[in-house]
Amino acid sequence: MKNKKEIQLKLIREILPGNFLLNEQELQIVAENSNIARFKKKDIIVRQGTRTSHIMVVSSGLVKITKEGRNDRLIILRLAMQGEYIGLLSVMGNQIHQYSAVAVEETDIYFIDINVFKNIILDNGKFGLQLLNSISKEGLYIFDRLMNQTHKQLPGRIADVLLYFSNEIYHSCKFSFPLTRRELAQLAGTTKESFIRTLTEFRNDKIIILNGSEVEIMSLDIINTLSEFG
Amino acid sequence: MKNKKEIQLKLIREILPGNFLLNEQELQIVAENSNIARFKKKDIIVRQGTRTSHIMVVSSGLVKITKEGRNDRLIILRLAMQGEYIGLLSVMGNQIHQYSAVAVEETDIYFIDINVFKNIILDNGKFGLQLLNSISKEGLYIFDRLMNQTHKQLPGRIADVLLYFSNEIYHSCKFSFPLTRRELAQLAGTTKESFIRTLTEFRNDKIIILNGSEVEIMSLDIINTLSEFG
DNA sequence: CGATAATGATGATTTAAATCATCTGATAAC
DNA sequence: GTTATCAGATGATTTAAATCATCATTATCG
Repeated sequence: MKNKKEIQLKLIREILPGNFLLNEQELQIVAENSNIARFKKKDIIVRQGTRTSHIMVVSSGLVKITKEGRNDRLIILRLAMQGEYIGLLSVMGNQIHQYSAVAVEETDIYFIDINVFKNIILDNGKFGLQLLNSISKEGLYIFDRLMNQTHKQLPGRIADVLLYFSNEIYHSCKFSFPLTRRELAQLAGTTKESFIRTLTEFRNDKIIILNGSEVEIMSLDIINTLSEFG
Repeated sequence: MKNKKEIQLKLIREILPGNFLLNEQELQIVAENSNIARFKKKDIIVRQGTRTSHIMVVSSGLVKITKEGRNDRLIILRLAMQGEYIGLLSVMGNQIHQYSAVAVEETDIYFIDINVFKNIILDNGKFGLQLLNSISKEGLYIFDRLMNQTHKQLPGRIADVLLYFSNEIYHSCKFSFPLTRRELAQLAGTTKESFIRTLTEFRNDKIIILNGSEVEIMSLDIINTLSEFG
């Protein structure tokens, strides 16, 4: 078991956001009160509406953060990658998960007891400030995405999805969608059909090269313009 | 000047969220590093895109929190009343105001230097935790509102606006809109014309009594249902 | 005080995108 | 291995809501 703890400690040093603000003792406490779980593709990590008891950090893999609205509409808020918190807003807010998290590929999740976390914040103000910053940024980010979804029209929203993958996930103009068309549509806040149609138009207009899941953005200028004036 | 400070100290004791977690010395520090400003109706309190340097709390009056999208679209995110923070997400996030605040009626705003606030958090973990909670709730709240705007259709969104005023602002089924139709539409994420039309339908269907700015919700059941299944 | 602008209200028209329907090919289940 | 289910792709149809247009009525300002 000592070995397991060592591994966790190492992981915390590598992936926990703000870990540089924690001293050796605090890192130990976190390691002792946390555990890792592996999720297979499509496994539900947390479900909207359940009580929060742990802070979660993506250790490896890819996770989609989803929210169910009424009449079984579902939207994907964002994807979370290595080193990102999941559900921080909910944990610190009203203790009920406001969204679900589902593994897109095989994923390791780090669970840290929320009270351990809170105790550290009580003593370590710098860490608290850092967390305030993280939470605020997460809030502003989701906020921005939803704003865009409400007030941009389709081509702009699809452009946003393309930019999201190329800028924030893969850092390349050429990549492979990790999601199905249906999921991509949920990320863009539209329907599968409309998403496919618009993507096909982009291809016909030579803005992108599209082959199944493989995409390459050919004219970043046009995509940016669409996103800007969507 | 001593008198002025006394007044501010009194105000802080009365309206600063989480003030019960601050000791006498901390309250003094806040009072010394803050000031009050009065804004007339329609005055801009902060403008989106400017740098943040102060935490703001509504001391009295009513404030609309707005966000400008592209092609001069504007949406009203929420109203802020006495004792509510303004722009907390922005201050703790990226230091640039992500939305504007405008006085709806004559309003007093309490400005507290952000560094004073941060210093208090460094020493007073409980206050930091409380702030984490406030920020998270603000994030979740805006989040929920935008989600509804994206995925409810018009009658549901108008019902939401009615419920917003009756439940959260006036705590009564009978009230007077403090905003123009145009602003109400911006709060519902629609156009002035569509808002008026839907409201007229509600009146024709005897769901509400409407007379200029005066409204009374006659069938809370129907309004709730519309909001639920919008 | 009169002129100009902003608000509230409706009707007519347009449009973006959802929905419905169908079909192919791929993947999973029995 | 055959059937059933899901993903991708397009075309046709519908619809909700924006836009455009008009006209009182009420504020606002020089």
